[in-house]
Amino acid sequence: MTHQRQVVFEEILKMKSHPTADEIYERVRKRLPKISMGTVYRNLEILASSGLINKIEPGHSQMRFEGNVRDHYHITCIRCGKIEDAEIEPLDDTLLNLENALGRLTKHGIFAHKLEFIGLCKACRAKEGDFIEPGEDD
Amino acid sequence: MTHQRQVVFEEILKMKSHPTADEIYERVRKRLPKISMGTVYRNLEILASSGLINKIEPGHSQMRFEGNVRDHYHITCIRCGKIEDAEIEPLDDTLLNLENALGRLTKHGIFAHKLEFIGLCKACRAKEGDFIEPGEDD
DNA sequence: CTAGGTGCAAATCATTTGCCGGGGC
DNA sequence: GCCCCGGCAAATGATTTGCACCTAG
Repeated sequence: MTHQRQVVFEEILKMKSHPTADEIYERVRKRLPKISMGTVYRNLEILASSGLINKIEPGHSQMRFEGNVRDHYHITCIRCGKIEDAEIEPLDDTLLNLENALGRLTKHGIFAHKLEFIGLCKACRAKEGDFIEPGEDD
Repeated sequence: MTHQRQVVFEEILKMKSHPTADEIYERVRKRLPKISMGTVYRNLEILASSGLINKIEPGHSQMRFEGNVRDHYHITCIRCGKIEDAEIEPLDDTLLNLENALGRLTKHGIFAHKLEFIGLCKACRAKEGDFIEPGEDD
């Protein structure tokens, strides 16, 4: 754990949100003005693969990271791309049961799932009168 | 619906799998040797937004497309990236109940979810004796 | 004629990598 | 000295876009 890596790690923990690599870069740069994007990416990769942080790959757009490595789901805002945590418990049991019932778990080597909720964050909801949610047409 | 668009559409329907843009491009090029990647992308975008095909954005790597627009889930192979359909029904009810029970559905504008199973496809399982699944350590 | 669609090539954007120099052991 | 790491800049790879042309209505 080098100094740079430590700072990257600390900043992610401090942010509590789900920042993109360049948001992290900006933060870190305030403490280490000479750090480069390459270093940030390298360290994010290392931190993620050692399990200290979590790398989130939302459909499309860039990766995001978080300090919360507990197993949980996310809510992604279609509008601004912000990610929030969804406070529901992991569905492993529900899904395992479903998969087992279908006899598929043994056929496929399934050992994980990713569940992502799609919606609008509070800020974007507030701004929106004009937004038509898909499938909301009454 | 131009000729090129029609061909792109037809090839996707024929493929039944979950091809990437360049797999589609290769196929289409056999019928329209002069077509360009740009055109393929443009038409994939148009077909997807008109609902004729489905654009899949698996975490990381490139986008994939499918002709099956019915609501369903996918199983992504970590090894080769191939996508298969998961034959379980959409969990809307389960998830709506969970979200409602938590009183969150009203706070967040959630109107969709994406569930992706992570595993190994049959081909990759066959090749693997050496692969250690995360969390499989008995 | 007009608009949209195409082919081509160049641009974009996030991410990765090569290279070299430096610090710790 | 050896190695890992960081800074920098250039490379990569998927996707997008600008532009000029063309073709159908």
